Amino acid sequence: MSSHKVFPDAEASKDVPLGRPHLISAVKPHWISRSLMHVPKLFACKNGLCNRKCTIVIRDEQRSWEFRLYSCGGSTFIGGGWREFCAANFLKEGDRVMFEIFAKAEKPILKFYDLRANASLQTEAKNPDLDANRYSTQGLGIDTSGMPATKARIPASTSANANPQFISTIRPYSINRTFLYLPLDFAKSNGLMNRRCEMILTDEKQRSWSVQLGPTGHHVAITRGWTKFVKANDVQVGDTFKFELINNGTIPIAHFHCKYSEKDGKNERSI
DNA sequence: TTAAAGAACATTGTCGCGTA
DNA sequence: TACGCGACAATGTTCTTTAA
Repeated sequence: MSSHKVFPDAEASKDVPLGRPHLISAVKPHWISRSLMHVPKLFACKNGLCNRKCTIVIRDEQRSWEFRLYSCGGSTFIGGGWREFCAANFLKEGDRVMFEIFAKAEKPILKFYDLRANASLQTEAKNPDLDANRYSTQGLGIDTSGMPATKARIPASTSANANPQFISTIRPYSINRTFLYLPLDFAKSNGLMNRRCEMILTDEKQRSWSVQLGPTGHHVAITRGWTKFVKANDVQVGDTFKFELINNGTIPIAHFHCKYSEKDGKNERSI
């Protein structure tokens, strides 16, 4: 294929470079209503986006967003944060936009062009609150897809940990409600109370899992990603576990001992 | 055949109440 | 006051159906 092939629904556009494959389309109603974007099959296949399930980045001149790319029934979709993207760019039905293939690597990158007449003005007026969620594609290099990573790359910083571990039992709600509360004493002593961040959990098979740490109601809990961890490690109600904070840096890293027993910890102090 | 849309289900986030 | 837990809404994912 030509390196600058234009895909269905496409038309020439001024003010944007067309050196790479790109897709021009009008915003469809279901892009808004269903919080996902349908990627035309031809475009997806020609650019290695079909039959993939991975993270994809869309960026413009100033910001970038991370989405989930997935395929279903021969179709390819971009979801996971799509609603936020539409809101941040004030996209509505009928607006014309263009996506240019910027990279096809493990994490594909698309460059977003707003083809509306007043695009430049709207770029200047982007919502500052949403802008706060901007992240750099030159980030920490940790797989945030929620799937097990072979090895987490660990930030260097470590803070003093007053109580870097605790032992507890899996409660029914931890399975049913898909989150794991952290004891407040533990959270406080490790400075986790008001943090909302990614955390890396390692299991006994030395696999790493990206999970979300954040406040839930009156507590601090592991939310997103906990379900996958539970399934992969066959965590069940009544299981005793030890949660050990290994690194309390920018991205905290903790080791989760499943099926923990007193024999395992006879030389360790439970909190 | 493919894109678009509908629908169902899963997951996640938040709030609030009861209890120790 | 911390913790356990239920309720519910919002959002995300996948499957199915329909229309062009």
